[in-house]
Amino acid sequence: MSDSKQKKADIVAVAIAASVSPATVSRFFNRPELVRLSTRRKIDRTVKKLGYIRNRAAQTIHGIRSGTIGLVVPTIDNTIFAEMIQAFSDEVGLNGFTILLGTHNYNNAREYDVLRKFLEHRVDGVAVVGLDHSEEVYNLIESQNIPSVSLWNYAKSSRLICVGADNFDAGRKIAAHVLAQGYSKITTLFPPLAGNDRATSRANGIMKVLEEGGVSPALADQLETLYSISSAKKVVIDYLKSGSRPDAIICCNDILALGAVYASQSLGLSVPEDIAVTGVGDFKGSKEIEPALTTIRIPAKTIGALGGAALVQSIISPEAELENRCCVSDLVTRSTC
Amino acid sequence: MSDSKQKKADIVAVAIAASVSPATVSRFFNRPELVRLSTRRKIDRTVKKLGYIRNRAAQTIHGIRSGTIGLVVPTIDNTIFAEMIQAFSDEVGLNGFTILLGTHNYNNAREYDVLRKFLEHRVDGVAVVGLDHSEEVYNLIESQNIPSVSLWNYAKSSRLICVGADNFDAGRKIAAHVLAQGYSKITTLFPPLAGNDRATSRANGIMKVLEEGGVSPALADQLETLYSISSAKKVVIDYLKSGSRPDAIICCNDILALGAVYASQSLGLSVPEDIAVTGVGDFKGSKEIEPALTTIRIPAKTIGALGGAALVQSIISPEAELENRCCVSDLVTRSTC
DNA sequence: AATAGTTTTGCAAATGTTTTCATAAAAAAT
DNA sequence: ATTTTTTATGAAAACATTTGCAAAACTATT
Repeated sequence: MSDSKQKKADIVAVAIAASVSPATVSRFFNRPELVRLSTRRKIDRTVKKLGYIRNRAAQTIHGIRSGTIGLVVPTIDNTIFAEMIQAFSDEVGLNGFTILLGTHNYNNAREYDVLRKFLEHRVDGVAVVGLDHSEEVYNLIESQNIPSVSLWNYAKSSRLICVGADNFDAGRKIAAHVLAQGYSKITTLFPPLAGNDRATSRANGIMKVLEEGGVSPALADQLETLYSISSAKKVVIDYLKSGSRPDAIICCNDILALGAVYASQSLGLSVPEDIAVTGVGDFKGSKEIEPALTTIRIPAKTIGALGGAALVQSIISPEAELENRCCVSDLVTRSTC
Repeated sequence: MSDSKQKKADIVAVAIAASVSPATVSRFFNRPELVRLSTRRKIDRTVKKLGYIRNRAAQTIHGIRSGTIGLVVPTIDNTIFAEMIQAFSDEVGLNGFTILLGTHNYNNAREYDVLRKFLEHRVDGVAVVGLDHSEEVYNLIESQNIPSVSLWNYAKSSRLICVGADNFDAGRKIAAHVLAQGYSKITTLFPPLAGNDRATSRANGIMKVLEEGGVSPALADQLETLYSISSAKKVVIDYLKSGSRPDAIICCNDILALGAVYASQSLGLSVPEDIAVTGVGDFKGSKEIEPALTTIRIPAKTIGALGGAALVQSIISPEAELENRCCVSDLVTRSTC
């Protein structure tokens, strides 16, 4: 089985077997129109026979593009990023690019390391999530001046080209909706905000509107939880068990909102009659849950696809100046509020 | 800003600037203990000053490992795979490997293309999902004889080394549990089985047990749905609306089960009093949903981590013969059945 | 049949590293 | 102060490919 006898075929092995020069084989792959049909056929047969596979590493050192794009996300293991990664990958795949994927788990130092490794692999471009990066990360990207794009969060003046949603605005929209429905005893549920500009923007938007509406929650009614359904559920259960009874819980994203809905249900409270709940994101499943979740739709797929397209664009035609892109996030009114 | 003036530093630029030879700079990176401390410091300074980043492509050409692993999954955009990818990526990252990620969306022909592209990049190993691949895919892997591993499904005698769960057994377990609870009017809910050996094995396990129990569902009670909560929910709603009232719905995985639970709830039926529902997988969130889902735990994280470890192992020490690995899948009894 | 023009091909240099081997420098032993 | 041993460095070949240039092989034109 493991007949690692015949050392792997390289371009000169093919050339010899097909009795042409390596140069011709190279052209066969890169500019086939330059080689005569009969020669082409001959080479084609030989390539198949020898099972030759081109070595992109050897091309890359000639300054040819590597055909890879580095994508660094906080974590894959999260509906929202998964959707975005998929769309991003599909989009760049259309142009023949393959993605190198890395995660930093919300650790800025790790992000630098991952990025650096990507650069060693000579990726043709990099995509990162969010606008909040260490100075070293920015320096690295800028000093190597490699095409780059920031996904997910939008800001008018960002240091990197960005494609994303206006999270501050999303926060405002959902809070405004809650107030418009007449709720006034509000509790908020946020993840830790440090190093997470997306959540921070949203939280700011939410708090701003609550303040303007004169219904800022007391500190005790500002809950914090890790980013997971189970943690959110636990936090909310504890909170409700302690006797607090808000009208509405505004959650920073759908995952937390799901936790809040389940928490209420598990205590026999009904949503939205006893407590209203809102999310942000409109993840897969938020529409189907009973009762269906009222949320703000952040178009993860669109962001991924647009971001991928933008990056490919700037790799292929570096002269084209890209613009920041703000993807609209709309209120989706369903049953939980 | 885009001062693409100074062409990127290479190893000889560093060597000249530090007035040493390229060989020494190379050693500085690969065998630092071979170079004198003072020289090391000198080179270190120069590297920083010039912003030099090593070119792995140029190393790879020397037969040195590329430090990349190709991972091909059907889709990222799916809790279960996302979890596995994350664990896999973390595990191989520990050993300095970066992953190239590709998806084929359950299209076998695409899988070949993705794999082939990975091989052009000279990945050090490849991981695929499931045991059901085109002959071309198997040939490609075998002819290049590159370290490989199949994730997710386990079978005693598989053509590739596999790390996964015994899905047939998982199917049997959940069906047995349902019967043991006394349910007998059973409906099944499966995704399309073609080209999906994981789901097929599970379905077979389930059907086997039902048959043995003498409660095989009629054809009209074998539902099929696309792999999504929304599709599953719709299918089940239509089914229930048509007047069917099974005791229990056995679903091929948790996503479908969630759809079934929501469908029942949306029609005012309560789970499990009116209808029991079971899943397979124990995805994130299955524990938190109200009522919590009874399911079979398929340890995605474990599979990802173990699979990654196995692949790394076989890259680093090719002589070590790996064994197939079956990850246990346990019944998790919760509230829906 | 000879010439001019065009298309195909091959040679050889180049790409950015690593690595073997030899030599120079430093340290240790006399 | 020599000689021996050890350690640190450099020169050059190697890796798998691309590419500019020139030569060879065809075609078309006369």
